[in-house]
Amino acid sequence: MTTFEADDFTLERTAPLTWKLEQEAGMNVPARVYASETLLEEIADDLSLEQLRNVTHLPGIYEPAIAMPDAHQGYGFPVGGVAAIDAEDGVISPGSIGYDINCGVRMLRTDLTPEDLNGKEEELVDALFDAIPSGLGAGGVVEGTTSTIEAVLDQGMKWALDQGYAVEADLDHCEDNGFREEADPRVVSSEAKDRGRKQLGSLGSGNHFLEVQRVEDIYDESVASAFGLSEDQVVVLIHCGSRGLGHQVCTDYLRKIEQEHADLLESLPDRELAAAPAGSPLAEDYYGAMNAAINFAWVNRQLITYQTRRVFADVFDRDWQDLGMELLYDVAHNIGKKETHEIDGVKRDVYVHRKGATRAFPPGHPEVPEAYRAVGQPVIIPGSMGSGSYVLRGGEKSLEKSFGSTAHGAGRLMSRTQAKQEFWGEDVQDELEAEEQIYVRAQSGATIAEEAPGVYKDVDEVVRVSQELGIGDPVVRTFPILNIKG
DNA sequence: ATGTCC
Repeated sequence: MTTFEADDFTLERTAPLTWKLEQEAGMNVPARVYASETLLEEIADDLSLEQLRNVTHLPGIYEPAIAMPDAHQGYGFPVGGVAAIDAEDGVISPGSIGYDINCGVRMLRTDLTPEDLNGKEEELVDALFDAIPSGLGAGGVVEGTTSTIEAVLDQGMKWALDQGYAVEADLDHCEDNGFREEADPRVVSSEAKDRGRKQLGSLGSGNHFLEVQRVEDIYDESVASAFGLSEDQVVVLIHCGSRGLGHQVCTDYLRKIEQEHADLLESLPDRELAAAPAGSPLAEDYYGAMNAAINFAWVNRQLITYQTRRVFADVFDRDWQDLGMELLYDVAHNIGKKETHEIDGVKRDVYVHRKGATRAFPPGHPEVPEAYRAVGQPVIIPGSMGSGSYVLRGGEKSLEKSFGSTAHGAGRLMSRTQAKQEFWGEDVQDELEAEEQIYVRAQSGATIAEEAPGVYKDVDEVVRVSQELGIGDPVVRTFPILNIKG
């Protein structure tokens, strides 16, 4: 039996790339880490394992609490974590979904090749940077009224379709069709709505970005073809979330839950895991508000898509349909959802908390869009600015091993503070341009330093783990051409 | 992640 010893933890390797943290006093279930030894060492380097162990204390959690190969510490609950908790007898925990509700990624196809961009990279990166608000306090593509925001929260991408910012196919190619019916705008505070009103169509800051990339490697020709991807194709990756609105929803409900369910909080090892009992009024209200924030984030990414299509049409003097700029798929990385999973042979309704984890439904799953159903759900895993990204398809084993989930990115190796001590933004930017011909535009040099390629784990290794476990199989790998960020 | 503190 192979064991892994960290400061306060002993994990046993129970299967390849699978590490078990035994159930001890206070834990309701064992925990599991999916990682290679190298990645596990990196994961053990911050508070991830402690946070993972804490998660097992949540009432109603099913075995196991999971950390993905890209896990790193987060607010209470590791980023790169999955917890399935009984939707009747368990709890819902905002910190286990995250502050940036429906932070996620989408990929747009194009019919362009890198040669078509030759010599136009700087024009394109500047035009995108100009057209898409990024950074803190930059405004949005549209400024709405309160009733605009309420329609967005209520209808998600259906609002974008009605307003002419989206086409039907955009909705078809979005997780949950870009719309959560359980959304309830009435339980979103006016403060949250007011923040969202000015940020509708904005990238934000931190690790959020828009990147134009080329498809570099193909691992599965037939799935790639089903996804409409081929070698040397130019694609666009958009990574952002629900901005201040989602953040405010999380803040509002954490405060309310801490007060209203103080007794439950007392029984938990970390107050950042504050949770509302399933079925309680606060659990219902939070679920309605979280779903509304999820809808907001989809519209946010759609408005950025709308602007991206306009910029490409302008730069290449062809309309976006002619450029083949269809939405490949849009996946959420930070969400909670009531799903039915077969657990120990019994179908259970659970709140699946995915925080820095991607839904990865296998071939044949009814929730995979028809166009992709035979091959599995597209899963988009962004790497760092310098390392490219992956498109995967949901793996055959994802339902059995990870509640239908896989990793979401490279995962940080160090804190933002540490990153700024190790890197200087302008140097990183100059190096990427000189050595890799990657053109980066950012509102702040500090953000580039915080997001330097060296700040991240090895995305290739993360994807290799996902593939070997059978929870998500690589289809193509992309490489950056240009990147805009906050 | 985030009008990086109520």
